[in-house]
Amino acid sequence: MTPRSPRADSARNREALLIAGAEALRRDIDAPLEDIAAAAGLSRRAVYGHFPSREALVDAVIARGAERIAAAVGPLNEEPPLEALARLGARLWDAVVDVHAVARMALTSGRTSTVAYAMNPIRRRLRALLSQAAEGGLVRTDIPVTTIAALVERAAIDVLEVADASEPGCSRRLAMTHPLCAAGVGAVEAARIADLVDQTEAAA
Amino acid sequence: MTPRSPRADSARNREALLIAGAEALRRDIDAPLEDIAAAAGLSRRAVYGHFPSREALVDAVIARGAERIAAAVGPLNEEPPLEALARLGARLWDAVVDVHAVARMALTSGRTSTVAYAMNPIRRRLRALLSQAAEGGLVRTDIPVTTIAALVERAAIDVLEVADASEPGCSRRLAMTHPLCAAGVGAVEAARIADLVDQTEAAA
DNA sequence: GAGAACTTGCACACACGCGTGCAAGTTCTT
DNA sequence: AAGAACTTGCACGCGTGTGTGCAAGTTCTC
Repeated sequence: MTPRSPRADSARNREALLIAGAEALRRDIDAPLEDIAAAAGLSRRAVYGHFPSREALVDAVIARGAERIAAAVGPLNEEPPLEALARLGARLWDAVVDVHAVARMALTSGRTSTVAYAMNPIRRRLRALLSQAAEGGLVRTDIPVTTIAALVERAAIDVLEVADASEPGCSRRLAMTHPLCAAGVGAVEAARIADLVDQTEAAA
Repeated sequence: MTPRSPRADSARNREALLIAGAEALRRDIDAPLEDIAAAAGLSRRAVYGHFPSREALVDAVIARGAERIAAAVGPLNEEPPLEALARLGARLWDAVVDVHAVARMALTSGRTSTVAYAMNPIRRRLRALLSQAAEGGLVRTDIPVTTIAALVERAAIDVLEVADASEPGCSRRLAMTHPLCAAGVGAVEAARIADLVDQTEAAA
């Protein structure tokens, strides 16, 4: 009565589709299904054996990315806001490959439910960290916290986009320092904080 | 023998197409020709009386934007690099409406000849200002100047994107301060520089 | 007002991308 | 080995957007 579980290679193919999809959609959100399928080593027709529509595939890709983001952020221990902010950047960076598309979509296109839902906790936390930092005068106070938050979000994305171009060595560090700078923290202070976070990161 | 000059209303319509095109393409680079024509108060068919193809229209829109950018930057008097940088941001901001689409295209899509050509002088100047500033230790020196330049470019765009959301009052100021922050200048220092530029701007 | 310039609306051909049906394969599973 | 699961390739129909031709307007210019 119970239907037999799906074949092993089918699961592999589905996986390949999600990976190829993330990669292709990262470059072009309108990438044709044909290309995604080809990148996954499948025919366009076969995709419909795994997803009912192109949109369903895209949603699945996004959902997976969102999932990883949430996991990456995870528990953020109690610490001063700027350190927390830097750590958030570092964590996000570590999940970067899977996250890239999602993060961009979340900001640029007004993507529907999935992304917004998954990103909201991070947004909230970012907002909280920033207003806490603003109270302490640790970040710029000449503009509303809301604006700072928007700029910091984009700064995080910018690091991702720029990363490929420059050598990848300093990218993870940039993921910590640049959002801080975008919030108005001076470069040397940002570097100091990054060092601090790096140390505690190494300890764990 | 000499063909009579084009009709006056035709020129007006062409103009309307360029304006509507800039507006429509700013929102969606793939906006259908039909929409652009309608926004300009014309039929889709009429467009082909002014431009041989959709792409030609897009190119014309971009070319005009690039032109305005170049004009906006214009002569940048001799002054310390950070002041110059802030002024550059302010000038760009003043040309924002026409420039928005072009600036984004220049960075995101690897748009063909036109944009790259028009943007290059600005890029070059930005590069020069930043390396000059880096030598003086005025900006962060822990990453290559090339990377800083890329991040500052994006920071400038980010201000444009975020501007609509927040109140427009502080946007122009953000156009000066945020790129500075992205370069590693602390918020208070950035504000000081912006004030300085504002004063000399008012004097002129 | 006459004629040219411009616009319109319709027609069509073309290209691209999605979603589906079906027959003929290939590959896993038991 | 047998059968189910999965994939393939081809066939469509559908929708959308571009570029073109042409006849019938409308609007400017002289």
